Amino acid sequence: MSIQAPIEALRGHEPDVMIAACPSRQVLNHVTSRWGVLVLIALQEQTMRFSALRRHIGGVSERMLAQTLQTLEADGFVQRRAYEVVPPHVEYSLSPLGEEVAGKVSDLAHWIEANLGRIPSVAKD
Amino acid sequence: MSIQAPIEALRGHEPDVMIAACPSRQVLNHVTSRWGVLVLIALQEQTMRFSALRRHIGGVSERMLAQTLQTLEADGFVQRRAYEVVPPHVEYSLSPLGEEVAGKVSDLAHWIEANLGRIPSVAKD
DNA sequence: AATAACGCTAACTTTTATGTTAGTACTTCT
DNA sequence: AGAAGTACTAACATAAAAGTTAGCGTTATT
Repeated sequence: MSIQAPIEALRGHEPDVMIAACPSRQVLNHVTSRWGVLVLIALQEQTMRFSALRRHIGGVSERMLAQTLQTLEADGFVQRRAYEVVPPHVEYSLSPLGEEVAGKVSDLAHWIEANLGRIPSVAKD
Repeated sequence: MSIQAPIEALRGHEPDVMIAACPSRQVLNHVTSRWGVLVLIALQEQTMRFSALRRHIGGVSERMLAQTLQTLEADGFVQRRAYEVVPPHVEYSLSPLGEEVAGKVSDLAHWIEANLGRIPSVAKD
């Protein structure tokens, strides 16, 4: 008997983002999603509560922040720690795995910030 | 007379992706867009023609590939070179600027490929 | 006594992203 | 002669992402 394989196209393949059905594609999408990137960067700077994150990341809605956090938590990048008090107190932080990706993501973001002036579509005269 | 400023919130600020109106946000979105990431990685490997790119990147439609290439070209990351022959021959490559971002982006993608097994949402037992 | 803060979720709407189909004009392959 | 390849674009349709509003129960603040 063979080991169960997810989809035929993946049989015997190493993970490759160029292959549409490869799970790495989905993880990549979570990480590079509009708010995913920013959440990872924010948490890299410091552990934060839900509302602190919301204030830190300009323009996120509560809904999107909650959703993004859940996705990243499911991927094992973000850790959620809730204290059973009232009013609620919940802290979000990066897992060791999360710190690794966050490093890559923030490298990219900081490169863009630092090189904005070299980008034609942005450069004003 | 003062120098023209884009938006009030940006006056006197260094580029910061956490600020919703900062142009770095938009560039970040282009680069981390679903197909933007993959185009940059593909072109990092080699210069390619439109249809070669399309075959290389699993799942892109012609429309999305064309649109993504135009956006990245406007940002100065991708260079388009067309030969006036028939049938048409168009080559896409990375600009020096593009190679820099592509480096960051492929670091991220390759990290994900290499660490897929550590990611709970993917890991099978 | 009314308000804001906390961390959400559900239901609904809008916007954006992405896909589909068809068409272009010419050439090479079958 | 008919089909396929080339690099696209326009128009249209759909799906996915994101936003909006309202509400939960309790507490501290005003």
